[in-house]
Amino acid sequence: MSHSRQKDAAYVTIGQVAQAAGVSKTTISRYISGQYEALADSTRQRIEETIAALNYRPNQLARGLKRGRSNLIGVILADISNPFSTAIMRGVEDVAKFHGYSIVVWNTDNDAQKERDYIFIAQSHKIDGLIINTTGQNNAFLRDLGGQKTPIVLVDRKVPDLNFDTVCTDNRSATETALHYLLEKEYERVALFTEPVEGISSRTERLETFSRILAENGHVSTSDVYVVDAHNQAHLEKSLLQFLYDSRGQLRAILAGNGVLLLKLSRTFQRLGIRVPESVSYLGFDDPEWALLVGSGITTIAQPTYQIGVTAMNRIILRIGQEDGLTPEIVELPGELIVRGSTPGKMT
Amino acid sequence: MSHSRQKDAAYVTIGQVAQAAGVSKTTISRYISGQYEALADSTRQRIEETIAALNYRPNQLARGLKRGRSNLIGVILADISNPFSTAIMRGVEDVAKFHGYSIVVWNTDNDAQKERDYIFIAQSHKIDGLIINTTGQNNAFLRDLGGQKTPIVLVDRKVPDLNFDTVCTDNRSATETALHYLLEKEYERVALFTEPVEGISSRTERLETFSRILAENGHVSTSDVYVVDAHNQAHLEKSLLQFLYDSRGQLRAILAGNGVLLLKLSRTFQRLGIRVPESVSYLGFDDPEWALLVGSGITTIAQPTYQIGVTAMNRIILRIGQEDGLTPEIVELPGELIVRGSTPGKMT
DNA sequence: TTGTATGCGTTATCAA
DNA sequence: TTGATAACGCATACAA
Repeated sequence: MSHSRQKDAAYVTIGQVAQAAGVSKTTISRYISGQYEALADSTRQRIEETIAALNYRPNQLARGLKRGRSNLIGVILADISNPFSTAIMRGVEDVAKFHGYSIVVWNTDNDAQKERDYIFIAQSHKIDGLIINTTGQNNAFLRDLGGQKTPIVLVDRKVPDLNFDTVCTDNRSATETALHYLLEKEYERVALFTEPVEGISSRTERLETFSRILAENGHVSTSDVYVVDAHNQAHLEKSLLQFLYDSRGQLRAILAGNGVLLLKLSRTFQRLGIRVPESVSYLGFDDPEWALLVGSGITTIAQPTYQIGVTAMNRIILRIGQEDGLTPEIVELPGELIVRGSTPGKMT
Repeated sequence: MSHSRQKDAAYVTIGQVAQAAGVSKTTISRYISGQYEALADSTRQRIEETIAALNYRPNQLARGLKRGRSNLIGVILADISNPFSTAIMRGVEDVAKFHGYSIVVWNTDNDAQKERDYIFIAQSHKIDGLIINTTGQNNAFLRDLGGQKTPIVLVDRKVPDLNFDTVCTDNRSATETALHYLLEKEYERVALFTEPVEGISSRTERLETFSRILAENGHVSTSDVYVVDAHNQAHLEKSLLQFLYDSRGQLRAILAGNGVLLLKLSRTFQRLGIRVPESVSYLGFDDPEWALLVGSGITTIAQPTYQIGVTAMNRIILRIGQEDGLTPEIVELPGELIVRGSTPGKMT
């Protein structure tokens, strides 16, 4: 009696609909599940009207409990602020929506403990699938998960020795393309600026390919790899100056390992008054919206982010229902080199 | 028999834990709910060990069904790609996590129909609270929702005549600050570039304040408001050229209504070879990470996005549990003018 | 074509 | 301090 009629209206259940429509709960349930072939046209119509009139919405909690699935897909991101992650999310969401799933997101801030916590929470919500952009520091933990039945798909980062579906950029090819482009442009010295690579396959692959291609082409300066903390401005500056000094007099370029570093490098050039491309050329992974605004545009290696999300979610859909089997697959989608003014090569 | 022991292990229930620990389900339930004062130390310890051994995770679906709450908070965004939205999400998530809630996100792409669909879906999942960055085209629909008990908080955009908790930037003050700054810098002519304002309070308020302040200061050119479609490059260019022609010979500035327009304007200046700030000055709402990279930096009006998220979620927490009452409140958080090189004023 | 009865995993009520 | 039992809202097996 303490609640208004208005508020009680928010709690319409299948029983009330049944009563109002003059049929049993089972019949309503059949309607909800779309089993129209088992319903008389007249009943169906009556139910339709009753549901609309009462504004009834089936309780997903009850439904999920009974059917053993929640219609929820979990997405665990290392960094939700990164446009790279949001683009993936969009892809995931579009497919999820199409199949009637909603998305629960968790942000780990690249913290392995948080990642573990969130995986537990995801499980307790009985999510029907999980997409993880892993920190790369819970491999043993993830291995255990593999045995369970909830479909898991890794995005952007592979986990070695683990049989998980994985969707990522073809980092080796992309790096190769970028370096060959630079070599053709007759750069004499190329540096790689990357964040720490441990456990993060995308970074590792870029680093390895970088070293390999340079070695294959007679560039012996493997020392031109700078592992930096993107949030340590001083260290970044020091590394940059080091490279500029080491390569003085040579035609040189810097490859930024991701979008964050590309931003930080741009900022550092600006602060130190280093002229691009006259003094140094640069390019980088990711293709942030502002890349074409800086100077005469920054050359980038765009990643198929949206497509990664779409592919990952499609894989989840495929696994759902599929009782057993389906061998884990690693899908590598091609990146794209977008040439702009920051890497003109030898100027005549 | 068709499943491995491993897989069955994923489905530990409270009953199995009870059996293994030699107590009743009720006792386990008490442990889960943290009612330690009703448990003997010895039992408590035994339960603790059993849960760890079996790797038990309470089923949130069952829990939610029984308790009438899901531990889920819904967030409906008009555009998840916009960094503005992600920043809000971060704020929401931090607070949500602290209180044991997880976040379900939906992206409406500024589509009113999608917004309605998602609100229904959110309700069916029995979310414990809903945060909406509304498209502004479902006001009647939202009004109905107000009567129900699920706490709803609007972010960024107010809905007139509706009593909802709302958290947004203080757009009037922010716009005022920006314009006073421009007037002090002796700009003779100022234009506003905005996306369509219908139903979107933030844009409306910026527009109104723009007109008011200019009028108060003897600028009669109310015609200097350009309503543009951010995705129509041709129209944007035309509007820009129109303004530049109209204001030829005057010291002039353009105020971009949001981050998207700021980007498009920057791009257009670049394409048309228009020199900033020599030929025209500009500044804009939002403070995207690249604002300081373009030219000698773009003057911006930063919005307290993270804080908006935090405040909105705190409000939800406050309302949850609170049986009735709590008058809806509109919280306007201050923006901040960040002066950079794009608006130097009269150069001597 | 429709209905009855049972149970999903948990919590709340009551009793011991 | 602990337990038996009913109930949350729905879907399913079986019966009619």
